[in-house]
Amino acid sequence: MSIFGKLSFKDQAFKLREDSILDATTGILATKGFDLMTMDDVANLIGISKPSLYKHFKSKEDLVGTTMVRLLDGATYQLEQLPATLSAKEKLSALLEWALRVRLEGGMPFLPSTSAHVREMLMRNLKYVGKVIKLNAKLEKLVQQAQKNGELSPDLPSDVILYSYYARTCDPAVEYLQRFSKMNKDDIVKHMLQVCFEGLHKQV
Amino acid sequence: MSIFGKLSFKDQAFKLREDSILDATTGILATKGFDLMTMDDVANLIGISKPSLYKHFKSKEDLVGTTMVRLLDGATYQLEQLPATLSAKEKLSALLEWALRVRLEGGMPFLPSTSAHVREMLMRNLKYVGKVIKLNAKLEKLVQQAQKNGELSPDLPSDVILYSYYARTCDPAVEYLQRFSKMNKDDIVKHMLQVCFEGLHKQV
DNA sequence: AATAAAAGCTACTGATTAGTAGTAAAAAAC
DNA sequence: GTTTTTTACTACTAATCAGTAGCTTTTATT
Repeated sequence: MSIFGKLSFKDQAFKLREDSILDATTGILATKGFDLMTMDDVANLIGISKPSLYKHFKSKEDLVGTTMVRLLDGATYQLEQLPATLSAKEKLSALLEWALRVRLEGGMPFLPSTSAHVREMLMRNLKYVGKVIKLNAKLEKLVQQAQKNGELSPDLPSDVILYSYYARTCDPAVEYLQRFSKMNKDDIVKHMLQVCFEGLHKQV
Repeated sequence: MSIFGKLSFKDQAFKLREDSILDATTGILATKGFDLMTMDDVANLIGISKPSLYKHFKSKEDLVGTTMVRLLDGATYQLEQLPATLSAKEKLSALLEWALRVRLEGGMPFLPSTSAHVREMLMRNLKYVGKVIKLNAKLEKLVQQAQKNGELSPDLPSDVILYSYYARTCDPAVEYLQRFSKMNKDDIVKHMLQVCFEGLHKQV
């Protein structure tokens, strides 16, 4: 085996472990949140020591930033994979459904909404900010398009719709339904989508 | 002045300061959240020392618990004060409006949804739990009543409506609109109510 | 005014945790 | 098989923060 091949294999293993670190971080962030997550938590969960963890990420901020970037990449990828035949509103609905399902699998930490401290930290992360802006622009366009073609309310300012849409991806009602109502995942998703687009009122 | 009178005056001052401690705590919780709020933050904000703070509350847990109980009492009071002529849905709407306005004034820390850690802590607080259960029962009744009389969707399980309703009181879209759109408070409230009950879809 | 009591404060303790120094073990190179 | 290099770990440091001991100042009482 050539040196190049071996190096490549080693790099591959390194990358694999990095992914498992990000998986662990995602899970811990989802349950404990940023402030209570310790670097020891992450290291212990995947069975390495803290200094080994610091070989991959230079700080807690770096680790969480990278985790959030990967999450954003996932969302962007999902959006791009959607069939072009879908309408603007259908795309928004499909992406929200994806986000809700990720969360129901215990995967989505919803940090930025939680605390000003975390938001500021992420805003210092240029890679994260860049990707947020890009995704935001795409979603903004979809919202405006859906308003124009009458799928979403033209009476509401588009930022109200956009921010409310974001808020639904981290709606705590999901956890309550999972925890207290023991409703199955499909039903939770179905109802959350209805509440998002149709509201709580009686349908006509 | 009698001893009794003096004691009563002192007690009154004590109660007054306790209120100002709770005010400070509410504000700090709203901005920094539980984990990042320090007892020194609270003490410094109102210009007393930490040991003086501990004269009023025996622990951080106690302080935050009392703060949340006062908040719950406020909500319950609001609900009770509403004119009996209002329908079930109108009452729910009015209470949500009140909660949103409190938040827009920087007053409402939305803890329980934020982190499992904080939720567990509050669940150990019997006074808090008792009041939550009582308020929850009232709101549950209103939801079911509104579904029966056709004001709210009878297709949705009532717990979906109830949890979604709770979620709206701490919807992060409010902060985003305030921060990035610089929309005035009345418009934010108006739009959030519309989104809650009518959803994002075009109205018919 | 002298004394007693209450209130408040400075300066500490102990626990936690991000981040690191320096050593042990394993793998690679020769 | 010996040396070099990489990898990983144990055990530390420095900072933060909840909670407290014990002193000081103010206020009330006689």
